[in-house]
Amino acid sequence: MKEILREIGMIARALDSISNIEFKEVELTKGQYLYLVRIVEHPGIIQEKLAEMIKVDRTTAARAIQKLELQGFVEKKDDDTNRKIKRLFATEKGMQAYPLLKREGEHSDSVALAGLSEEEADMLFQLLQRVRHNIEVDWEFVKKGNKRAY
Amino acid sequence: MKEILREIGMIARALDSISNIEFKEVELTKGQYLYLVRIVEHPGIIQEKLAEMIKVDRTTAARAIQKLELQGFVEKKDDDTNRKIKRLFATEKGMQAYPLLKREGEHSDSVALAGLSEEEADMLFQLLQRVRHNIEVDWEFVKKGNKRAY
DNA sequence: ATAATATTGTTGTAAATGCAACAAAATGGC
DNA sequence: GCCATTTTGTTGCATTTACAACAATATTAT
Repeated sequence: MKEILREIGMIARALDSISNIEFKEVELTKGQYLYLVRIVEHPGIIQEKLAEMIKVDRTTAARAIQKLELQGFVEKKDDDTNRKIKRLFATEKGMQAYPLLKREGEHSDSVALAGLSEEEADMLFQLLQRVRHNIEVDWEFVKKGNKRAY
Repeated sequence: MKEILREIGMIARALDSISNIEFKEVELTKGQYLYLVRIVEHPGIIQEKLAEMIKVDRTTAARAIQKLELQGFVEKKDDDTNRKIKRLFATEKGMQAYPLLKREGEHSDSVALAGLSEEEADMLFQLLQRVRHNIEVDWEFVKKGNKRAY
């Protein structure tokens, strides 16, 4: 019954592909939108947590954020007490790009959920959250170099 | 309510990441497993259709398959009547790798669906299929260079 | 049958991705 | 307080990804 996971993969790649094409309009290259929206929505988040949240390699996140900073979409601020971490914030430019990202996301959402009733969409969300919780345990396990048995 | 799409993105990236790490064991590098399983399951498929099926750029699929061929996992065969297309088939080596890919997929599946009843898993699958159908229309539209209005 | 368009496949190039390895600060155990 | 471990961040390198542009065959329209 692993069709479920294949469906998820197909949907995710299609959506990501669409977003990447559409966000060129605001000078965002492949993947950058993922980070920017979350930084806007979680001001002060650090990149390590952001990578975990997005489920992407730490070093990939590092470079994506580096580029966002270079382009002036976000800025890194030193923490008052912890000298190691750098807190991330959207700049004015980042904030200005946000509404488009939000609108696009909502549009894709409405396209994706077309024909589903409110209850169905709700049920889908609940189920997906549970799946995500289940799978993120394994993701962290495997990412840390451990081996799953099967 | 676009949390649904974010959940899907998180799950897909986590799963893909896990698979990529686990399939190094059989010399498959990033993404290759996607193509190989589908070629095994759809003998004679052509790469254009495969790219559509997976929802990946045609040229990305071309190179992934090229590499699979070079490594001896699949072979391209000329079609009898159509001189342009090349039909894809798994080789003996490809077939030998398949059981592991299948087992891994099933394991991830059972992990992902842990705690869901049969009915819930079923419902999830049905809903995801509908979402996928909805979104693939837009994917093809945007991929072909058209612009969505929103 | 011919011309116009669509399909399928390839290659050049630029960029993102992720692993390995490293460094430095923070945290936890004793 | 001190040492071991964990967390956080970075860079070098190899690979994948995708866009652009092209070529060749197939399909459709006239």
